[in-house]
Order: sequence, then C-alpha cells, then structure tokens
Amino acid sequence: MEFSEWYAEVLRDAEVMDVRYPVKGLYVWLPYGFEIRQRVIEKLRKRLRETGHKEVLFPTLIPETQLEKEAEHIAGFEDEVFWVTHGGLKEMDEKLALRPTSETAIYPMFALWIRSHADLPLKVFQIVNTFRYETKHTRPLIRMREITTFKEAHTAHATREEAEEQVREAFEIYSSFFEDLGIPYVASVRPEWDKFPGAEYTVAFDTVMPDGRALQIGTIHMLGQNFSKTFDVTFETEEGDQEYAHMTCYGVSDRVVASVIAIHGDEHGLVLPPDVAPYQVVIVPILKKGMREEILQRAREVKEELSEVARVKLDDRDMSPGRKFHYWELKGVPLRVEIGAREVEEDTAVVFRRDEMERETYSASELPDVVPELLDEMKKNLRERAWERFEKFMHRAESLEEVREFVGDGIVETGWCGSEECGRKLEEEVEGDVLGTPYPEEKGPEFDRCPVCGEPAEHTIRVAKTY
RNA sequence: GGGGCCGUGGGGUAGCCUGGUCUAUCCUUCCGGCUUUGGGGGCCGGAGACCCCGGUUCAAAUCCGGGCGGCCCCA
Repeated sequence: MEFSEWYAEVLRDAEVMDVRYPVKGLYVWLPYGFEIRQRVIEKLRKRLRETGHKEVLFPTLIPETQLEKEAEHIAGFEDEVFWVTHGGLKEMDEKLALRPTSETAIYPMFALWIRSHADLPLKVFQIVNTFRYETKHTRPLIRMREITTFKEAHTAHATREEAEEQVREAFEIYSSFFEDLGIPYVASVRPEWDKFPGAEYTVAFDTVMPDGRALQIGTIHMLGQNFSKTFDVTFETEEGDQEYAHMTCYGVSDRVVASVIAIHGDEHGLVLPPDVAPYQVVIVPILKKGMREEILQRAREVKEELSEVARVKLDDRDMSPGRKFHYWELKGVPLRVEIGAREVEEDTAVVFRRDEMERETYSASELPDVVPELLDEMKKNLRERAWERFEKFMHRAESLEEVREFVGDGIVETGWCGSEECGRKLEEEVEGDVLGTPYPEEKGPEFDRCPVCGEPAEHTIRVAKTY
C-alpha cells in the first residue's frame, strides 16, 4: 500500500487525528493521539529541564514592526505569515502576526531581562503552536498550517564558545530524544542557501519515511550575534563593557510523532514504543459459557498485579475476542494478555507481542516480571529494526547518475567541492534537496570528486527527496 | 508557480453522461434486543447523506458559475 494512503488510514483508524476539520492544513488531535503526544512531549521536557532550561510561555501574536525587524529573518517567512488585521470590525493600527516561530517575540524580552554577565547563560523553552500559511500539499503532523507542538528553546550566552557549546548540548539532547523513541536519523549542517533565516548556520536532523523521502525532524541554529544586534540583547561584561549576547535556538515539532507512527508502524497499524503508548498492556478475556465470572475475575486480578509495573487496560467489552485483537493491534498496544478457560485452569497467561506478532505462554505468577522485560525488549527491538531499515536508505554515490539512481530511496551521500553553484546544480540535476554536510564532523574526505564539476571533493554532501 | 481529477449518511460507494417514482443503492459503522465469544460471529429492529452560495428549468444529487475542501502530476 502507498505510504500516504497507509498513513492517512492509520491516523484515522487508530484515532490519532481527525483530518476533517474544515480548514486546510488544520487538524484535530483525538484523545488517543493526544496521549501519545503528551508522552512524547514529556520526554523532551524532562531532558530540557535536566539541562537547565526553564519553561516559559510567550504570546501567540507578534506586532508587525517587531516581526519585521530582522530583514533576513522576515524575508524567509513573509510569504507564510498569517496576519490578524481587525479587532472586531475595526481595522487595527498595527497588524499582528500569528507567530511563524518565536524569535522576534522572545528576544525583545531577552533584551529587558539580560543586564549583566551574571544573567547569562539564559536558557528557556516553550511548547506552543505556530502558524505558517502553507500553500501546497499539507499533511497531518508533517506539513500543517498550525504546528501544534513546537518545542522551541532559546539561549543567550556571554561568549561565542559558550554558544557553540550550547549547540553541542542541543545536539546531545535531541540525539538521545530520538534514540529513546527509536527514530533513526542523520544530522547535517544545512547548506548556506537552506539555513534558518537570520542564523549563522543550521544543524538539522533528518529521518527517512517508509516511502524513501527524507523528513526534517529537528533543527539547531547558531544565531551568533545577528539577533542580539537586531533586538539589542546586550550585557555588561566583568570588565564593565557592553557586549552583544551570543545566541542559539533549536526546535522540534509534531513531526516527531509522525516519525514514530510512520517508522514503527506496519501493515496491521500502529506499533507504539512502550514509553509513549497510552496503554502498554491490554488484557483480553476470552469468555466461555459457565466460566464467565471466573475468567473475568482472573482478568481483573491480573490487571491489578500488572498495574504495578505497566499501564494496563482490561477490555471487557461485549465483543468477540478476534475483533478486540484487531482493534488493539491497530492501536499499537505493545503487549496483549489473553486469559481464557485454559489459562485459568492452568494458572497461565498468553502474552502477545505487537512488534513481532508472536504469542508465548507464561505462568501467571511470573507475569509481573515478564511484562517489564518484554516492554524493554520491545523498545530495543523497535529501535534496532528501525535503524536497520534506515541503513538501507543510506546510499553512497560517486557520479550524478548514481545520485539520481538512489535519490528517491532515502539519503544519498556524495562528494562536494563546496561551492553553492555546484550544490544548487546538484539539486537541479537529480531533482532532490541538499540536506547538507555531516554533523558533528566529517570522517575526512570520503569521496574523491564533486560529481557536478569534477573538482576534488572537500566535503561529503547529502541529498534526498524531502517532505 | 503550472496542469488535471474529485466532493452523496461516521467511513467506503451506486446513481450524474441522457434533469422527473431518488420516498437516493450496496457494504461498513453506530444504537437497541436476543444469541454468541480461543483471530474481524449470527438473527431481528432502528439511526444516519446529495459540501456551500447563486444561476438555468415546470422540475437539479444530476446542467452552468463562483466559493470552500480533498487528491494527483509537473516545475
């Protein structure tokens, strides 16, 4: 089945999102999807807090003059800004933008907050919705006009070195976050022509969707002193001089959830990593005339016991077992415990693993030990499986022909002389996008030549069809 | 940016070309009841739709225009 068709069906049938909201590019989070989202958010929130980031919440609206202060920045976004122009029936004196991103909302406040070197470093984050007037193919969680879960961090530092160090910390935070969710990725320094508007450079994380197209799932921007100069973010040094702060910002969006769904899912539906699954275990009683109460009672006991070690749901709806099996498989619940007459009599339970679609019988008493082990194993298995598939999506190419051959099937690495001209020509020739050069560092010259101009390669460059 | 296709109950559809018994088909879903329960069970009963605005016409799901929404292809 086509990936996009599969994706749409899974979002609907597993009740992640309702796409029927009558505005292009806006969608509704359903309770089940919302819980997954919450758990993903918490994973990142925890990491950010542990590394000294304080959570804040800025307004959604940004005054026009403020948004347009940084010329390069606004040039990168002006085509896609939603404007609020009226208060009731009256046109407003100054238009207000629905934030496409929050730099211009936050940094003027940084300017007020930061007085001296003692106020630095300043590290904040917020989890908010942002708006972009996308003109083409919107897709739930992948390209939306309202990004609902933008987890953005902003930092200010006294020195360039500290800001560089912050970029590395952000890289570590996101790497471990994606690792934790079993999402494979590569990190690349985006080419000059595709960096964040107003940044000195951008590091981006990309994964690959099952259809072979790359998806950007996180970005880190070294802002240098660009924004601090625009918004007058200055501090007094120990020596008593006024200096501009060195800043960074980084963010991940709803696309993380899209990746979890797309990368782990299979032909039966969602396959959720245990950490983010609303239910980790579902108990399906298999009732039999004459033993109904006994079996149900047993199921309740097992639920009690397992609730100590996992999030458990007992499905006692009046439905055939087969139907329930399909229902919970579609929803990606990691483990299913089946309890019927045989299990009651033998004091056992059948445990079904969603990732491998396999059953095994355990004695009832060992369940509380087995379940956490299986959940853990499943988490590892999902990660390994995903990385294996990802490796198959990584290609190496020496010539333009070879790049072209692989470009729809994941990420292609080739040589690059380093010129923008060749980079752009490469994109044109192979009908792909340049993702950039490897980050944190290149392993050395991996390719002899730039396939465009034939000059010696200075870098490894990555190309892919992208979302 | 350019081009094409499409919009009928919650989901998927027939009907549209050739306007009229359309009181709108079938599957699924949902609700109630009985019976079932080891991989999407059966029977009975019930609920639920022509995207919006305008036009043509005696008459519009059907024809025309616009809007909104969705999908696909190319740059």
